Amino acid sequence: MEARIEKIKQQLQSQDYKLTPQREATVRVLLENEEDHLSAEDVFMLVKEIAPEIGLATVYRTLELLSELHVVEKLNFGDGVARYDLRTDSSKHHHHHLICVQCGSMEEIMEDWLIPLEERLEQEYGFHVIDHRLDFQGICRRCRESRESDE
Amino acid sequence: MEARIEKIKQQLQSQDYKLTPQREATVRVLLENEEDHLSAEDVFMLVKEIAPEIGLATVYRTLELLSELHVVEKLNFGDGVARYDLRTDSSKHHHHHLICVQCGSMEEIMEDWLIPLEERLEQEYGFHVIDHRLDFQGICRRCRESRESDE
DNA sequence: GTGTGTGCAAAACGTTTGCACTGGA
DNA sequence: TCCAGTGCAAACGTTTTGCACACAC
Repeated sequence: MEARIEKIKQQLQSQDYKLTPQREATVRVLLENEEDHLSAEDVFMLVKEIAPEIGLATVYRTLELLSELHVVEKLNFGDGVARYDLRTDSSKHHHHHLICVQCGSMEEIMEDWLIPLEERLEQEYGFHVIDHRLDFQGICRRCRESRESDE
Repeated sequence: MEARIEKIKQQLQSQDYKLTPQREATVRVLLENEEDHLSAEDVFMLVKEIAPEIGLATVYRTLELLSELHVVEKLNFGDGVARYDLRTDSSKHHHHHLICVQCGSMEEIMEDWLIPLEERLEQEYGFHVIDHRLDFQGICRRCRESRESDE
């Protein structure tokens, strides 16, 4: 935990940004909730517990900054709020999401299934892939087991 | 064109909705700009040229309605606005997007590369896929040919 | 002191809603 | 006379911005 904060501190400093107490509190919240996809509001409420004097704008500014530095990834699941994920150190953070349209749950698949596709894109389309997003909308196992369909 | 409007009219009527002049104007704009991914505001401005008295709320309501009827698909590319695409009659409209982070252009790939993955999801994860979204961010061919990299 | 970073409040943004009105069955 | 559909304006929730202040170097 401390080591990871230290690392992020260095990432900031390498671009002449400081790890202020507010930024550190924000990062800690992200670290403590790595499993979730927190919205800015979520982060704000959690940060308030650690550092009650922080302002919402600061949280937004911090998340934006961390996003630019590729410390977090800004996600958009089409529900009207941006969500923020810490980028895992390892690999290129290419995972996929299963979004249940019934219960709203979200599951992650950590495998990257798209590498062959990306190679095809480079060759057939001349498109150099930096990142991708693959989300599936559907019905999760739990919901399937307790309903008859309507879509 | 007229045939396609007629078809949409029937889709509406089958659910007891009417193809009002405003709705028709909206549909015409969508048909005439099938290649683009128009935002509600885009649609509004284009509809105004045909039917200047229309209100933005009506456009939103129409797009929402068409979306519910699966006449259009509501897309989200994470740029803060919803975009709307006519669903092509054929197939399940499973295509993918190449979004250039340099020039903002967007190209569509009409092939569906994910069918094998969806089968895996059903079997390994018990997740029933209704729809998916696959977007690649990167540098398009045109931009690549006229720059040195920085990302 | 000069700077970056901050809190607050106000603004901006896309979108939705309330409401009175209209126009066709 | 209904009642779905509409235009307008106001409300909404998220995000951004302006500005004066704080605090580190």
